[in-house]
Amino acid sequence: MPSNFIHDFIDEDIAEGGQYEGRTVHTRFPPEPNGYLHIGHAKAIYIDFGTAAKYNGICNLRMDDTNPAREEVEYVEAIKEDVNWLGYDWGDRFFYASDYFEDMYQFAVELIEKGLAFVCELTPEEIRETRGTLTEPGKNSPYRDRPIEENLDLFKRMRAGEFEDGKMTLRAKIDMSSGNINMRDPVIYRIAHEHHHRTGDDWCIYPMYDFAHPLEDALEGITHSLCSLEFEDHRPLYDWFIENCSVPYTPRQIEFARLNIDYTVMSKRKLRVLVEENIVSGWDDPRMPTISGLRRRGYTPQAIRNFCERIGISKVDSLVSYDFLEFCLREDLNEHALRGSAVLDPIKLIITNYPNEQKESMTVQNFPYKPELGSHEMTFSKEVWIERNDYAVDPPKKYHRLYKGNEVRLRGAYIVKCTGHIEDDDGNIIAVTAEYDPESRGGKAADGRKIRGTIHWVGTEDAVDAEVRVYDKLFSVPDPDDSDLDYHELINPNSLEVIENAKLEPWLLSKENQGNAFQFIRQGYFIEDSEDSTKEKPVFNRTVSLRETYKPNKK
RNA sequence: UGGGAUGUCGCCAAGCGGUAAGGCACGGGACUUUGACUCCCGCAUGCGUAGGUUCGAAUCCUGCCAUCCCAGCCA
Repeated sequence: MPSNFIHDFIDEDIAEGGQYEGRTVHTRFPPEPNGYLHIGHAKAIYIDFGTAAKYNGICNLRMDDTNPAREEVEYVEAIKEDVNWLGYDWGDRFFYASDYFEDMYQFAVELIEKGLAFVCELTPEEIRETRGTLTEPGKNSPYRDRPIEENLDLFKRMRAGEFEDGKMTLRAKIDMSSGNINMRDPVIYRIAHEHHHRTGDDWCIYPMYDFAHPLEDALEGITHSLCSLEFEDHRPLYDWFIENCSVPYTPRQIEFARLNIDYTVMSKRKLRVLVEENIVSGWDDPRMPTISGLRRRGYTPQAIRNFCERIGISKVDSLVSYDFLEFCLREDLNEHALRGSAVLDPIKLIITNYPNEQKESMTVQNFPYKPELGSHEMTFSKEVWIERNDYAVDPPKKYHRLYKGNEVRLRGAYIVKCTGHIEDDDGNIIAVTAEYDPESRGGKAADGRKIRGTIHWVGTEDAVDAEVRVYDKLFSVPDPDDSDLDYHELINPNSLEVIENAKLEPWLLSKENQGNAFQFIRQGYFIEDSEDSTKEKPVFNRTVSLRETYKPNKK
């Protein structure tokens, strides 16, 4: 992991004389189990776990479940699966914020006893009104100077369930005139008669994030609590709680910029809308930036980790281009995906001088520059499927494919010379015709002549029909978050193209290839869909296309 | 008109007073039984801006400008 400003801080902290000299670097990834993880979380996970690993330290996985109104067990399992899939291991350190509810309650009591917290009976509206504004200070709550004994009694009764939701809160007594609004006597406990996914009905008061988080960190012995920029002005409050509660450790919060990628959104709220309005098929729709969506799309953990490493870590608000993610993906897939053939927009190529009933088995490499990965057979005969756009009646300049009179190589088979095409009564092209060179078996000309174009094909004798889903960006604008237009107007209507009758060579569906990522030669990387594909009707997702530098209109 | 941050190539991002790394994208070329991959070459007299300090400034100082975050009993 390359160095960055966070590591500079850590270096100082663990150096001789530093505040954590001799301590093991200990971080944590603390998601709230109220939605699925997305690639923005992947960056955080990479930073939290990666940093710990770099310093031979450890990283905890902790569910920040302090708000029962919106958290569910369903998400807990999904989060664990995603972190695991990304390749990170939390060992035996899987925790819940709710593990510490009793401790937190005791720390709250401590604050009350020190005269640093009070039970406030202001309504939510009144709290808002007395908080002041960005430019004006707030006003003290009339309950601010309640005697300690009374606070203690009331807080105990809050816990006992004597009061309705919203009737009272416990507030820290700090400074209503602070320029930092977070310091204006923040609420640290609210009453919520809600069933919690783990503690059930044990509690009807729940701690707020600002109070809970530093305590969770301290209780777990976290040294470096890494979070995103919006918590920067919560840090004084974080430190205030650490200082005023008798916690066993003193963690340090350091903030970094969260990840943004163009043509997509990264907030759970907005992603949820896509799911709820059926704009996508679910949280794991292959167009979603969720970890589960990327996984289903065919992204690899390695590609995502490489991406996270290369975008770097800083405090600058940035918008990383989607191209860069795709570059990292192609880079990894290029090294690992076996090569096979599929024709997405099929048209027949008839080899007129090839014997009518003849069939030949052609050997093709599974991975051209890694012969150790073996080879497989393809069935060649008089008629083969080729890509419709590999034939042109009126070819553009520098077109190295089939057009009347041009020679092209059928990859791994023969060199053929195009003789034209066949039309139906309406003038539609229904087949392309060619003559093959019997001396070129395997694709090599006996006389050594150079063949510029090589195209892929699939045998008509054994082709398997399949559905192929071709994806494009979910949004049509680079920065959906920055647009004034309605969310729905920003959706790319062509983000999914379904090809019903693609032709696949049978090897792609063989048993030993189950679940493999493939490169369909000359097209891109594909993977069988984990949800919808069946033996009767295979479905493949295009993970990402191959880089394309051919520009037919050039020159 | 408050508080907290950030501004280095189209996009990320090094740089920490000694004269602008790297990656992506882009352009050109070589190679090629994937127009892929790979390999070469090119791509900031300039570091938000205006001054100042210094032999020397992206780095230090001052002013200004721009952008982001904060007024949940959310995290």
